[in-house]
Amino acid sequence: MNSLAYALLSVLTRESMSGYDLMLRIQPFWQAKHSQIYPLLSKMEQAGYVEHILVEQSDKPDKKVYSSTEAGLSALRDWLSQPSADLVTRDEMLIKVYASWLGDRAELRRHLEDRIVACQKRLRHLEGLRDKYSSDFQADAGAMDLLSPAFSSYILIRRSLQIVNSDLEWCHWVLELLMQQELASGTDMTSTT
Amino acid sequence: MNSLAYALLSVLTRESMSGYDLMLRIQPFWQAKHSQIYPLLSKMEQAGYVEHILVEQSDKPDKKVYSSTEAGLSALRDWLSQPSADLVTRDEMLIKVYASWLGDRAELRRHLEDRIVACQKRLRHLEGLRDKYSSDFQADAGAMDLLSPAFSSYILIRRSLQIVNSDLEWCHWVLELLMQQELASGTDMTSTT
DNA sequence: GTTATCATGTAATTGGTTACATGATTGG
DNA sequence: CCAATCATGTAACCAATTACATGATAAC
Repeated sequence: MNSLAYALLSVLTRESMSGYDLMLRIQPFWQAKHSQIYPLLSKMEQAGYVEHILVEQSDKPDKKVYSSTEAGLSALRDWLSQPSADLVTRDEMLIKVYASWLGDRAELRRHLEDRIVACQKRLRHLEGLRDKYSSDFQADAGAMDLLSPAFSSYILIRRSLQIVNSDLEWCHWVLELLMQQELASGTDMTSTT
Repeated sequence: MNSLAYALLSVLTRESMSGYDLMLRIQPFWQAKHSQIYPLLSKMEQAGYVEHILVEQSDKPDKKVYSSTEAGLSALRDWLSQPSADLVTRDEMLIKVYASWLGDRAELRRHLEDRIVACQKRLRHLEGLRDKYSSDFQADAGAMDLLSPAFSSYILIRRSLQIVNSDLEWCHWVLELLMQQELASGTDMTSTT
C-alpha cells in the first residue's frame, strides 16, 4: 500500500468506478499510468481493500467497477492520521532554466512559451472541473460544511488552480524581462526563432 | 543520462564540486539521495561527461571533486534544446486533504500546520540562498545580463520562493475557513488536539 | 556518550514509465 | 482510412528510496 493506493481509495470511498476512470480522475493531482493502476487494484483486491463487479457494455468495452470495502475505508482512515511525506516536485524545465545561460534567448523563450501553453491547457481542464462541481461548492464557502466531500474537492481544486496560475505568472514575468532586454540591446532576436 | 544527470552537469559547468556538495546544491530543486548521485557520477565519468580529482582533507574525509568535460558541456547544450518533460508533483498531503472529510477538523488542521512548518523551514533556506547570491543579483534586474549564471539562479530562486509562498497562502486560507466554522458552530475543537 | 556533519559507496526493494498486446466504436 | 477514446492487461526497464556499511571529527 503506497500513496497511490490510498489516492485510489480516497476516490473509491466517494464513488465506485473503473480503473480507467480512476486514472482520469487522479491524473490532475497524482500522475499515474494505467499500467501502474491496474496491477495495484488487483493487489488491493487481494488484500481485501477493494472489490469489483463486471459491468458489460454494448457500445464500449466491458469494465470492472471497483468499490472500497469496509477494510479499505478503515485502512484509509488509519493512513489519514499519519504524517505526510514531503512534497516532491520534478520540473525538468526549471533545470533547463538554470542552465539556460549556456544557450540563447530564443531557446529560453521557447521553453517558457511551451510551459505557458501547457499551463493554459491544464487551467482549462481545472476550470472545467471547478464548473462541473460548482453546484456542490456553494457560493458562500464559509457556510459550507467543512468536513464534506464537496469542501475537500473545493479546496483541492483551488490549490491546483493557484499552482498553475503562479506558474503562468512567473513565466510571463521572465518573458517580460527577456523582451525588455531584447528591445534595449536593439538586436533582433526574432530572427533566431 | 536522465534529468538528474543533466541537473548535475548544470551545476558542474558552473563550478566543480564533490558528489556530496552536488547533493546539497540540487536538493531544493530536484530531490535526490546520495545513493542515487554517487553511482550516477561514476556512470557519467565512464561515459566521459565528467572527471574527478581526489582532494585529501585532514579535518574532514577525503573527497572526489568532479568537473564537467567538454563532452559533458556539449551533451548538456544538446539536452537544453530538447522540449521538457511535463512538471511532476507528488503531494501526499493534498491526497489527505481530499480525503479529510472522513476524519475530523483537528486532523486536517494538523496536516496544514505541519505543512506550514515545513514551508517556513524551506522559506528560510531559500531566503538564505537568495541573500548569499544577492551580490550577484543586481538591484536592477532589468539591467542584468539575462544570459548569465547569476540571472538564471535569480529567476530559479524567485520561482522557488513563489511556490513556497503560494503554498503558505493556501494553508492559511484553509485554516481560516476552519477557524471560522469552529467559532460559528460553537464547538470547542481545541479539546480534540 | 550521543547526535550531527562530512564523505563515500553498495544492495535490495519499491515506484513509475515505456513498450507490447488486443479490440471495439466514433469522428474527422 | 486514420486517429482518438474506451478498456484492460503484462513485461521490461529505468528511477528513486531505504537500508546496510564505514569512519573521522566536532559540538552538546
